[in-house]
Amino acid sequence: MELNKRKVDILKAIIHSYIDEGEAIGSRTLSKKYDLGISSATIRNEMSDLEDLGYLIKPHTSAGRVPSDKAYRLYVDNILVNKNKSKYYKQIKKILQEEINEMDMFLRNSSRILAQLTKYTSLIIAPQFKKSKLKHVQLVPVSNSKVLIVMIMQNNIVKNVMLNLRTPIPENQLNKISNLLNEKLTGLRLDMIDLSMKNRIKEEIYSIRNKYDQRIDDLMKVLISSLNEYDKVDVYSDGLNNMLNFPEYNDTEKIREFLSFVEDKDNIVKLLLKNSDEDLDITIGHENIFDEIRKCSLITATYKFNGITVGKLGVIGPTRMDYKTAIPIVRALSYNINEIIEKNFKEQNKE
Amino acid sequence: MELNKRKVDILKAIIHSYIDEGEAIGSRTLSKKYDLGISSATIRNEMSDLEDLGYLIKPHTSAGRVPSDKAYRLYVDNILVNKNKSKYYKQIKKILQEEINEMDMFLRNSSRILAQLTKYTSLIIAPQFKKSKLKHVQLVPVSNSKVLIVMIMQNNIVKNVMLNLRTPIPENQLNKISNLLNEKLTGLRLDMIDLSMKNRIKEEIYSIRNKYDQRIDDLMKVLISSLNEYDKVDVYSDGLNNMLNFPEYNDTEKIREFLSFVEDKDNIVKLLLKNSDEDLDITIGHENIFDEIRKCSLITATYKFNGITVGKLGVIGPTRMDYKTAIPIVRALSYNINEIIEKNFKEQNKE
DNA sequence: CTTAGCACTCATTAAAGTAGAGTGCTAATA
DNA sequence: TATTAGCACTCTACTTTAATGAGTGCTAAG
Repeated sequence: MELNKRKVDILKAIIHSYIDEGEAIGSRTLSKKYDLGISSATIRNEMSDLEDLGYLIKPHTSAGRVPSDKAYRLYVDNILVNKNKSKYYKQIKKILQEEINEMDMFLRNSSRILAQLTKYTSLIIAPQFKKSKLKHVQLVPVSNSKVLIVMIMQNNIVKNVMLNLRTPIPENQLNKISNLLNEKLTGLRLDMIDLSMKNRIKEEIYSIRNKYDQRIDDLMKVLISSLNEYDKVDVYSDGLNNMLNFPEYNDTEKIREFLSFVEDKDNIVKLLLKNSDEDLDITIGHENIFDEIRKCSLITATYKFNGITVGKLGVIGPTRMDYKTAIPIVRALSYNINEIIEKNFKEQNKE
Repeated sequence: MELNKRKVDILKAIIHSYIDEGEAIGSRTLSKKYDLGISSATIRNEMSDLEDLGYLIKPHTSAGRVPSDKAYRLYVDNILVNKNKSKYYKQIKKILQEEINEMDMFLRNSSRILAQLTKYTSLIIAPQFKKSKLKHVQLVPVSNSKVLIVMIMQNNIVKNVMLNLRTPIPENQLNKISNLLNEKLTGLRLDMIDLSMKNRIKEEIYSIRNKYDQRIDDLMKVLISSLNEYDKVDVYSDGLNNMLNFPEYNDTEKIREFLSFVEDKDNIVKLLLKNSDEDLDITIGHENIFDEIRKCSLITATYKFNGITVGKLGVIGPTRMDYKTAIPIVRALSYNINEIIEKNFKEQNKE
């Protein structure tokens, strides 16, 4: 059986209706609501075909029909073609345009805006530290037994690691070690420091070690291991309560399922990172890897720094989400974040 | 009318029953459930009195009675006397005992534990930067136009501020300025640097300024203003979905109200900070300053560093919350946080 | 191929009836 | 005098029943 234009038109009408109303629609109502130029009986026949083809689902015998995930997939793939900057691009740019110095605040705002514009739940993952190169390391004395390692990445994101030392290190030695570390580590990505690389650095350090006090032994061990440790990923989310607007969530049990899923940041990290690294990606219903959100769709986009994907953002909502507006909004925000990160956090080499 | 022992006993039974069941209870059921040694008719008379006194409320004519906020207040004030360390103290200590280097992770864990133990929604405010004294300042070069100010507080909490400079500063000058700043600012609390103090420092800096390049003018201006800026307060929350277990929240509208309130971190900050600075404080129902949680109770505790309150934690739940177990848990966690902060983040002077 | 007509289905809503828990009053009891 | 048993009455929550309406699939005519 072919999916001719008429079938596609009917399917589209059903999808639009269902996105709007959230309720199954039947042939008669459809013929009255949309001017399709054919009678309800004809629509009835076509809908029957569409059901056989797997694009429509009957919730029960006499309740009209509802689009399947397959239908959404068809629909989404159709409207995804437009990669232009939408009107949302400028709108978001305007809202975000304040001076942005602090990543945390910036992403928090972005997350809020995304939730407000889409009316869904927004998710953002902060730039992944590992993916950016190290620009500068500085050791700052804190106390006898503590040294703060300040690492500045090429995108000017700062990471602090507090070191507990068994034996104190004099301040003048700290500076020397800082210089040494800078020399050895600058320009490396943290995920590049493993096995061979790690050993090479270790050896080089050890070969210079006897110039210095034994105490740097301590230091190097902790430093390298802390560089290698799995990065804590910061997650931002907003608009949880937006989900409550949808009739599919007026059941406490459903809300609990969604809420406890999204409240666990680990889930969000897995969700966003396991998703493909396409510029824009949409996961519909059953395509999701987590059972808890098999009734949800996820629109994600990436943002980059120096051409490398360093973070992700997206919205999650019911499968009948308004893809037509949500997709451009996610895309527009990703463009904006890209630009702002390039502009505000970009490398301005001193050399 | 007196509130004799029998009335108190009956009231207590009603409160316990309502905390357990969440449903209004009448004289007959009460007499069967609790062994009060008097007939339902007598209980009926006493309950009538308790209603006149404002301790009980009738949801409707024949539905039994429910404790009023006034009743909870009486009840809570009665059980608050025990300030001992409960069994929860050791339990929490055991869970938290891993090495704690990073404040963020530590508080996130604490928040999770608090929600899990109490079965309510937990709220924690990170240590307020302003309340701690400055221990060390370090300027780290980032690029031509950017300098990172790393401030280490006496509790070893680190704060970073990125500075945008109009004109670059050579690295050797940065070190000199670092030293100067350390000399001038160390030992001051950030909220002590205002007006007179701020001016005094400014003048001192200005008087030394001509020893250095004009560019420190830029630097000082931004530094002082950033020291003075209102602190972004980090908030941790967990167990939102715990609220869904309570029948009072099986109405979507109620959930939305609660959720959108708690999702806004500003609200939580206001809620916790406007609350008194008592070691332990309980706000019941209408006593809350926000309409959205007039049906909730809030148990908060403080945690201190060097005797000064630097943060707060607490749980929020329905007014019929299980005060008897929630209070000791909150208290136990606050004791633990206190100790861990004192131990892990305490001053270990090098001098 | 399209459409009108018709019998049938099923969820949702409204109305009516019932059971259960509670109250308040009165009169008897210790 | 305080306590209790008894009773009429109230009100919610639940169940049952009936009505409504949107939808389907089939058949036969245009």
